[in-house]
Amino acid sequence: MNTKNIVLEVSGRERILNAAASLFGELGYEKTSIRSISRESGMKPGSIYYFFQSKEEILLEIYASGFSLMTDIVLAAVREVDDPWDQLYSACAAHLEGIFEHRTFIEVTVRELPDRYSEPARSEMKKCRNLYEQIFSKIIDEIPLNHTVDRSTFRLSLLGSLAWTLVWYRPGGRLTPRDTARNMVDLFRKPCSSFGDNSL
Amino acid sequence: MNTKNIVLEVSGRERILNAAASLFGELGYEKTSIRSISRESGMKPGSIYYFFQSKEEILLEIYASGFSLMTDIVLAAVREVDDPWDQLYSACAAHLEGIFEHRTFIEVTVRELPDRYSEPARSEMKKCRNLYEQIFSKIIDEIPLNHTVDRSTFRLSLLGSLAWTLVWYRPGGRLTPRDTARNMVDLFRKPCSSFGDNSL
Amino acid sequence: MNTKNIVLEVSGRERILNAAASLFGELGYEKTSIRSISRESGMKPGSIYYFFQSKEEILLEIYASGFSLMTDIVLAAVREVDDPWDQLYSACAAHLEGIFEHRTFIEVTVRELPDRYSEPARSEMKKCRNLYEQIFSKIIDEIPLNHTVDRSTFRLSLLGSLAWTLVWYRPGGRLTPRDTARNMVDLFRKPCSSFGDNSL
Amino acid sequence: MNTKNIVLEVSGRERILNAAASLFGELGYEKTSIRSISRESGMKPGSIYYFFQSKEEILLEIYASGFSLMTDIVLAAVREVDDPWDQLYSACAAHLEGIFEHRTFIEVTVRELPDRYSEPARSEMKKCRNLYEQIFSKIIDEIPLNHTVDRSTFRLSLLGSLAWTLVWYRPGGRLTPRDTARNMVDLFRKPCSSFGDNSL
DNA sequence: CATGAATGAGGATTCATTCAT
DNA sequence: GATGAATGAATCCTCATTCAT
Repeated sequence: MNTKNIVLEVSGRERILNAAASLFGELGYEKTSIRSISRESGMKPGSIYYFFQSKEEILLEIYASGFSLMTDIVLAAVREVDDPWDQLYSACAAHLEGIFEHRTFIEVTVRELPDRYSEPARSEMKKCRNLYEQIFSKIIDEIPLNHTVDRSTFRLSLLGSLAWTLVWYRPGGRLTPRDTARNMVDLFRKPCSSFGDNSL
Repeated sequence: MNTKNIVLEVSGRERILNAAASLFGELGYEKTSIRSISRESGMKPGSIYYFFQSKEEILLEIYASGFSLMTDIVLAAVREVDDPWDQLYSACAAHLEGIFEHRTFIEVTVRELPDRYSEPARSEMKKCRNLYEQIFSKIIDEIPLNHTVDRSTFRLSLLGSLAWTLVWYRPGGRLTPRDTARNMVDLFRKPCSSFGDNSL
Repeated sequence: MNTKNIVLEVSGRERILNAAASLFGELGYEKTSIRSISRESGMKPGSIYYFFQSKEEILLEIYASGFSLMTDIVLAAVREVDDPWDQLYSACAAHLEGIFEHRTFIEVTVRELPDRYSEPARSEMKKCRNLYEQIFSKIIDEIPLNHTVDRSTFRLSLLGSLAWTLVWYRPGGRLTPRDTARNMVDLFRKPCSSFGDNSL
Repeated sequence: MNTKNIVLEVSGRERILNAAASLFGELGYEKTSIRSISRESGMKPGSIYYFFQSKEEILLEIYASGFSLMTDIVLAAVREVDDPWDQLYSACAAHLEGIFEHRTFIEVTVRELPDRYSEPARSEMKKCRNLYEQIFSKIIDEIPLNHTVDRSTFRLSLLGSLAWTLVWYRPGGRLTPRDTARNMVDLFRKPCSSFGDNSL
């Protein structure tokens, strides 16, 4: 095996992870069988257990990589931005772009929620989630919010809105991920009520 | 069988539906087996198939009842309210209260998304969802929104925020479902930016 | 219940027997379920057990009626015929015509062989078969056969040829059942070898 | 694992096929369960699915091997024979000897008829049958038959007679398979009618 | 005369996993 | 590195049958 081929070489581990990520994302963890991962990855079912101890371990690794990837993407997007609202725009845009560009790996992180798993997988998964969500927490903490706003509800609502995009957002539609992100954040930032509303 | 017991009599069908709803909600559709439904409902696995043609049919029935129940709850909450923003408060509050009061039946509707199922179940499920979400659509259509606001993003973000509560909301905490609903809607209604923000 | 309707009235028993005969013939005894008989007959599975003690009993009754019907048909066809070869023509023609005209009831008798059943069903079924085959035995006994011919092989070959028609014969083809019967018997009666054959 | 045992080593596949062939032949396809095949073959039910995709696939493989075996036997028997009638004697004798010597594998091919199966199994099975029956067709085509004889009826009657032997023939009786074959073919070849018959 | 409710046993098949090679 | 063979337990579901009504 000479160096010319190096680029094309994909290790067994990676082939399995890619196949599994794609299937977990599309069908869900439960509906995905080791056999289907084996089929998709071109490896025999027995071989998978040379690389991973269990099906759950595969999920955990994908979960971790997915969040790690997202973390990198979002942090990079935010790095050069100063204004907290602008940071939030960037972070959300990066999040949505990331989800739909690296869908294979990342859909898993959004759809498989820790509470359906038993320990110790659950804790592991929660840790990944929390770490990622802290990015948003920190940005939000810097935003000068009106004192009537519940900062926690703010954060959770925004995360909910972002997560829910997986249910309805289809790439190639009217709005780009970036547009969508801006629209979403603006919902929070600016008053939606039209002029006549005097309930403020 | 005397009349005193009449209230306690629960038909086989209902026992199965209750057991299944509870398990689907807690573990998810895939992790729930017919055997576990049988255990929980006190009926033998074979008997379940006297009442239902398949596991999927059970889900479908729960799905439909869940949305039907929610529809009733939300419509009732909105009925006597005139102002669209107030309608939205009421609808969201009813939604959250409903979810956490009738959790058994309703969690299923929030967590089992149609896209993981194959036809014809998928269509059936989508129909239920759409019907319910139209309630919110219609309310939102009546709200005098600032012309810069994308009404569609508004609706989807709100639904996302509401759905996501299942991930984080725990009854008995700092906020009641009603408080949470108010906070959420207010995020959209009023400007979150504190005074110094001149980007408006 | 007035007399005008009498023709249309079909008792539960008969509806079950008709449905079962049709299904047993088409799918075979094993592939036919009590539920499918119930569906086809318009009665509930439980009701079938009001009329019959078991699935096997239904088969037995169909088996008996089928052979009884065939016996009547063949005996009637033979009654006025004197010459034994002519009797054989008539009997075979009646057999084939009977099979394809009353296919529903009779296919069962040809396809469900006793040896796959356990006692006491097996004996019952054999008795029916034997009784019917005796008609052919007796006719053949009267035929003045060449002394080199094994009369037993003669009988069994003929029965085999007749039975096998179910595999290949399709009504509406080149040959009527009657033609086919004549051809078959002639194979035995006349020498097939063409002239030049001197091995006789 | 020493060399002495080498002859006795039988692969899992073969053990399953042998067990299944024996059971399919004795009880029929439907009455044979995967569990019973597992019992007979000494393998666990799950293991069977490592080698075969379905119960039907096992049948198909047995069907194909059975006909292939029969084809070899009959062709070998015919190879050195010139006269067409003698070929037919040999072919039928080989057929009957084959059936009763390799009963395990071959009974299945005679008793499980394609028409009870659904596509694509049915086509597969028909193909096997047709290929085998062509051997007989070709031999019969070479026989100089009296012009009054319907060649097609001739072929089908003979096949029927042969197939039917499974119903009545018991090895060790008065006639060997070879005797039986000769008797059967002679029924067709020579006139059965005794002298006084002037209907020729 | 017929049914609705229920069952225990068993149907084919798939599961994640193991382990000697 | 990777596999072929094998498994025990579980999967959804169907079976013929029962029985109180």
